[in-house]
Amino acid sequence: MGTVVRNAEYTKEYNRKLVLRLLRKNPVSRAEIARLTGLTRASVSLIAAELLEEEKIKELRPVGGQRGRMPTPLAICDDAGYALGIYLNRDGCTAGLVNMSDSILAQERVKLEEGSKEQKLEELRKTIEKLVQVSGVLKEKIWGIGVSAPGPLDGEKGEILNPPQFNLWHKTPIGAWLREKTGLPVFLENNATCLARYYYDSREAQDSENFLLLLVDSGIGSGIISKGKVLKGSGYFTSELGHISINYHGRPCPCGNVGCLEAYAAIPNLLRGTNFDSWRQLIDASKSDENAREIMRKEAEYLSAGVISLNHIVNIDTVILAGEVLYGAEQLIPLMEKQINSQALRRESQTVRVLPGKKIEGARILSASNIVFSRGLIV
Amino acid sequence: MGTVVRNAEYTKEYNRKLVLRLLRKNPVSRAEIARLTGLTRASVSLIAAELLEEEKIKELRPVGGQRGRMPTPLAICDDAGYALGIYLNRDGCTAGLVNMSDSILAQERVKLEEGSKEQKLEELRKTIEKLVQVSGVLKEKIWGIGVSAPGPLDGEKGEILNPPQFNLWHKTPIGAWLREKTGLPVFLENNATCLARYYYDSREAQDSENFLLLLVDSGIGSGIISKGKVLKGSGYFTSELGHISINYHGRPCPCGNVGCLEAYAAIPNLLRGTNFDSWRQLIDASKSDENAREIMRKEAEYLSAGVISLNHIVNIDTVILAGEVLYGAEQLIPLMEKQINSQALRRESQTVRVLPGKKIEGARILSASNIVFSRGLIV
DNA sequence: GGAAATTGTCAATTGAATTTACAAAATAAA
DNA sequence: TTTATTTTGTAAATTCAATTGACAATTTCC
Repeated sequence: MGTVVRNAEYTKEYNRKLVLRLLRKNPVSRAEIARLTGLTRASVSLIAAELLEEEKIKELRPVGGQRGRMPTPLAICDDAGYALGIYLNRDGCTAGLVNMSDSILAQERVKLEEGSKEQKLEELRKTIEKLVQVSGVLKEKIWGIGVSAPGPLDGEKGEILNPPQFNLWHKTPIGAWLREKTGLPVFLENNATCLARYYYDSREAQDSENFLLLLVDSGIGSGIISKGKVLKGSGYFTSELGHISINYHGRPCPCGNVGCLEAYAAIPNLLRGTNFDSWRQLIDASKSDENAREIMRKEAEYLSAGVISLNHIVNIDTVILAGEVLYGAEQLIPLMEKQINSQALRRESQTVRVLPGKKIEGARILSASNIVFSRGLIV
Repeated sequence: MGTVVRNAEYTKEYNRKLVLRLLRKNPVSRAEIARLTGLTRASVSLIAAELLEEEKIKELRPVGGQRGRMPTPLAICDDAGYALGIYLNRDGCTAGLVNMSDSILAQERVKLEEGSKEQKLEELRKTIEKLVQVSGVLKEKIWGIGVSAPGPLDGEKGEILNPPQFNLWHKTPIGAWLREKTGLPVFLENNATCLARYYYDSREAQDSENFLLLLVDSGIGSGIISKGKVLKGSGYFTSELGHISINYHGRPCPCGNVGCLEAYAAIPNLLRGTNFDSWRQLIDASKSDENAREIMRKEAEYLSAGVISLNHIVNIDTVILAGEVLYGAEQLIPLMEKQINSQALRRESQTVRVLPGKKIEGARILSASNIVFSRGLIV
């Protein structure tokens, strides 16, 4: 049973977070908040007064425009809260401390080249300590630690499972460990999901409410936002599009399955046995080399097959590409759009768009730390 | 924006529905409701008093057992509400009127063999009228109409899209139509999802909170319950497992995609070009015929491939089989369990179970009408 | 028979949003 | 320039639902 009743306490917390969530994006006046949320102006005034008192928000200079008294925009205080972001991938680890306005106050590249798992975890702890010290932020104001790591992982348990070529972190209960060492809440999600959420929260996703973020590098990652929420089954990993099978009699994958999308479409696997060493090289060659174009067409075919299958389980209207394949995406994207829209079950009036993900400065740390604020403001 | 504030009105409605939802399964005392929901005993008393006054619930004879004053079980009144259930599939249509305790008060087979779409819709309307008249139920007490139909369909818009071999109902806005003709709210979902929800609500799903209902007949249907909720992307159809591809270079499917699970594993497609006309015949033959066994093994392989891919997008712990394949399922199930658990990404400690769905008397009407109560009790 | 536990109710209280009214501030219109 | 209109934000009184804390009634355990 949900054991979730609704009472005055819940109501207040919910509405407070509703207001904070709204203000985190950009300044909004009391009256506008009332209109957007459905609360009365009086209620918003009360909530705002409390948040002002707590110095979580501040008033900006009133600005006019339309008739009537000038509205006073309310804005989140930069120091209303802080979050640590840790980004792990096969190349290494970056960590940073971020304020509520998405400014990175301090960041560090964590050296993890050698040593045991325990030593690496210890290295991580030291880095976090250093970040807090350097930035001078009060530990009480840090809402938590967001960890972005390759999947599969168990977000609820805070445990990295067994991502391919990531052996050292296999079966690492990084959530429990960090929580114990720092006393802070830890949120673990896979790289692609973090990025998807960040794109959504920053309204970079072209207003799509149902999109797939497809991260194509040395592996294939995916994150799904459906109706503004991260799609999550329960329990362990989810949305591992890289490990759905596009051929039940196909190539074996280290994950144990057969014909995984990743076994075909991850860049190293795509290029194995060809004359090309990198995606960039392939794209550059494709201007004059029919063989290169053929390989690129294959990539579009693989990725489209995965997207179509996904689309038949959870409808999406937009695919956002990220990772190495962004280079030369203006060639790849039309191929994918064409195949997806000709083969996917869909309403005639609705097509699936494929878009290149915008480059974002500091995306790794920001997308990792963003989980903390994003989840912290959900009741 | 959510435009969903929380206030006293919301709070009350939520808690009332919480109590009703609980009581719909079986009688529970006030004190027990308090423990299960987290409300105080006093609050539950107040809510119960109102529901008693409205004759939505009733008190049963107190029964003892443990120490202390005997608790008075509260039970839903059979006539607290009614729902119409309409079940559509390729063989025809059944409709029924059901009370809140899942008793079918009246039912009708709807003749739809001939005539235009308009004539069939009209036939449907007449049937509904008849059901209401025959049962003598007050129309004000009918909460709505639940329609269970083959997918793909758009539940939000209440529109059947283009299920294969179901041409007459293609692009039918059955929701809007029924709503207009009857004035009742209409809930449309696909057959497998309805059944999944019904299994879940009746606690037939072996207490699984994340399961896939896999309906294998002349088509392949699927419904996913995740954390007790129906998995829904937004917009149009969802969880059409029958149309995910298990082979990107495979058989073309009428849906437009290539290598769809349904193209391989729907019974008629599986048996095409073999000596067998029906699943039953195949199973009967398999006792002595190696060729029949081989075909069955293929079926297990196809279905498992689909389940594995699904599992990599939304984790499930249980698969419940339904449809024709239930015959002889004691042979099919171990094959599937073995393949799924050896190939799917999963935590070592967790295995996916495959179970035969229990036969339920009147399942078609009950699963269709159940949507009405189930959705009507969510805030 | 008395102690302990349990259920259900009651009256008073709390706490949140709402209602209603109004002052202040800006633009538009006369 | 003056007046009307619109809009914002606040304040006091009100409403409404759940909670608190006390208590009677009832049952089993010792």
